[in-house]
Amino acid sequence: MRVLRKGDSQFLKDFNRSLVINAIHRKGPISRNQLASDLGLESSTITLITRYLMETHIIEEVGIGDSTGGRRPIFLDLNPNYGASIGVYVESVCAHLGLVDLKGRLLRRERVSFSRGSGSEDVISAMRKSIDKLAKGVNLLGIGIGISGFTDSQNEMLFYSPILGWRNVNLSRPLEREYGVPVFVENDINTFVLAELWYGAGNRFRNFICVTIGEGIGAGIVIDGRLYEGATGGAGEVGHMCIDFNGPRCRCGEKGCLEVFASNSFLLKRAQEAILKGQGTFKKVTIEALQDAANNGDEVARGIFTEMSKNLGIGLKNVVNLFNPEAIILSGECVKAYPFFGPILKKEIQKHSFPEEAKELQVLPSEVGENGWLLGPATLALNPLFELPIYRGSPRG
Amino acid sequence: MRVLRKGDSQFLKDFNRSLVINAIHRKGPISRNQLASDLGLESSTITLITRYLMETHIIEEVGIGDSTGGRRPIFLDLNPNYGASIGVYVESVCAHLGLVDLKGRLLRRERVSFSRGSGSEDVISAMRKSIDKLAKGVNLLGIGIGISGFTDSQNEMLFYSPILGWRNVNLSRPLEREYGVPVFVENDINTFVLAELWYGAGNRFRNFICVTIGEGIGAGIVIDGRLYEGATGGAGEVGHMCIDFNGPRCRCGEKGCLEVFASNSFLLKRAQEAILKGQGTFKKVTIEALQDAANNGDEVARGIFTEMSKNLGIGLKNVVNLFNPEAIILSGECVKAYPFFGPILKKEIQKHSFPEEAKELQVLPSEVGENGWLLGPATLALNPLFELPIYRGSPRG
DNA sequence: AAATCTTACTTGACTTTTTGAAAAAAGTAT
DNA sequence: ATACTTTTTTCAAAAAGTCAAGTAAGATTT
Repeated sequence: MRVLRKGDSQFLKDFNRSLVINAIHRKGPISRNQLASDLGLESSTITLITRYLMETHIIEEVGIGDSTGGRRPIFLDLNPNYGASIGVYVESVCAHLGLVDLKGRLLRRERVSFSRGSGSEDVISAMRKSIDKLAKGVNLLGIGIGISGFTDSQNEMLFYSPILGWRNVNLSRPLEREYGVPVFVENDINTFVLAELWYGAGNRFRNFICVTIGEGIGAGIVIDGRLYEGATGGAGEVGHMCIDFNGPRCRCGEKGCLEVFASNSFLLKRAQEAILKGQGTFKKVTIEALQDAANNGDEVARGIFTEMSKNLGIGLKNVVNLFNPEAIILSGECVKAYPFFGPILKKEIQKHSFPEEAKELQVLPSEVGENGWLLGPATLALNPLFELPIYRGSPRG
Repeated sequence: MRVLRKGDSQFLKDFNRSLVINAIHRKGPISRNQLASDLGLESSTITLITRYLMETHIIEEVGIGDSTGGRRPIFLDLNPNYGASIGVYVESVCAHLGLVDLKGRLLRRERVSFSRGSGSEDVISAMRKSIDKLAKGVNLLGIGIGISGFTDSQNEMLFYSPILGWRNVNLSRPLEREYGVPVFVENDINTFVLAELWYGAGNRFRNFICVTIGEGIGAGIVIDGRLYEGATGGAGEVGHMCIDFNGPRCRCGEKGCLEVFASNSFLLKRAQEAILKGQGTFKKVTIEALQDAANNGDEVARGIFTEMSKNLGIGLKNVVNLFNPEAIILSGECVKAYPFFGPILKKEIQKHSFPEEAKELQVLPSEVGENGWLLGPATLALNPLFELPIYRGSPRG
């Protein structure tokens, strides 16, 4: 349970430093004077704080701006060489790893394979070489792991991962011991949302939902500019929302789950049916073939996307009614067909929801794209640097 | 948009005062020494802060505790006579008003009627006398209004209220002018949740959903100990969640909304059918008659509640999958039959949800009961006293 | 009953942090 | 060259919390 800190001079210092770091993070490059007027702090205070941050090399002077009639401003920005974190995205038979710097740039990437059914130790062993390679020559600040499943609120334990079959695994501790940096574990969809929050839509929206369409459907929730994980890290499980309690059975055993009506599996099933009937211009049963066809005007492919949009519209109407978000952001492979089905989906959601909820709602494709699966976990490890230090103790001992 | 304050000495003072007030609010009566050790502040600091709070009469010394081997502690608590707020609950043809003190006690109540179709000015006029009566002799701190509909994030405007037919009404300004205190407007379900958060389940849960079953179904959402209102104040609209997209049409025009399958209307419809068929021991088509019968073992009445529980279970499974709350709290007239249908509902929710989400989930009846409809709006007006002062500007000019 | 220990609370010199005014630095405009 | 602007830095002052010592008021021991 998070407990508030007491307010002493240390707190004051930490709080203002955090204000400055976050302002530079969001608005940098930025001058000291601009920081002072944005934050309401005196310029003398900004001098002291930025001096400290420059001594620790978190920020650096990056150039000189144009004069507006007086001394030219010195721009400050985060120092990307201060350090970097490694983001890991674990899938069923492979893991992707990426080195991400303070400015959110994906510097290098690695990929390791492992056999289906591997235990967590095997997977960690398999990743060692890649981590060493990525971490070489950089100040490693932390490691973040995105993985399908349920995690604890400390981002330490993985309670259960269906695709890997792991239960109650502490992925964090062994890596923390080995590399001496904090290691965080989080549901993969949630890490993706973090990427979107930091490097995508986050600048414009403080409350949004990010829906990822893949084999199934998942959603991540941002409330008040923070990732909402739920009591046991399971928030956003939108795929098995029931939209037809007499409907067809889902692989989960329940009836009428949303992902029966809207997912890659749904698209592929419909594509298969169409090909068997000799309809459509697409030949292969792949998402790519289907969306190429739709984007090229194939009416059959478009019909399939339209059907999915209608189904998804019902599910997302439920989400909109519950969360009343500012925006819904869509990600997943099939989002390449977004130019075609996006407007249909938006219309469907608005048709079914209350005008008060949906009037201002924006429906957008993901802005970070596939990189989000690596940026997200890496961001997780950078998060503590930017969090408002109003709670007791560091994020993790 | 809320912007963080700068950290100066004023901030430090406000922050620590807030810590102390909140600690006293939650744990009072409490000694200075206990406050110091709970908050981590020095006892000398507590002396200074509590001295100030006593001078302003927000807190008072309320007694002396037992010695544990030394000087006996002096207990401090909120001073209920410091002030009180008025909570207003507006229904379709009447409004209930209640005076609530700092300790959450409902001191006096009033009720005013108005004719169906009245405008907001008429209703405000009708309430004047009651407000004067309630406010007489007390330091009025504010007024809070709970009303079915959509409100803005400043709690000032009512965008739309279906039951009253009002659109874009500023309920707050005329009362603020007249009484010189801040006036807040909020969706009635949300105010009820506030009451539950402050005086009910709030002590035990930081993330919960409060579901109110009436004519329809509504829900209020608490995340991280704060009411979540959504982008346009419409979060928690669970009543028109679609659980059967081919199902019967709802009064809203959509198909298969949850409230078609679980609401007072549903119960009454089923009761009516049973009476026509000559089934059941209940004679009247009222919720009360039905729940009395169920509590007395009438199998027909129990069957109706069981059917509703199964339907509600599907809807709440969707909610649990999305929010992963620690608890679901049920309120509404029919909750008197909770001892009978509560366990059934809980089992249904758990049957349909992921074990990781539902394992620890608690399902409970409301702890504040009907008083919540007055306590909640009043709480809204007291809220600013207790909010952490980390944002710029006071809650409202 | 007196002396000693404990716990609760208060006081005042001290530390830390931000402030605000003044100065320095580095420009532009006339 | 001179005056004016804008950005950044310097340093004494102000404000809040801390720390150590002291007071208050009771329990326990001798």
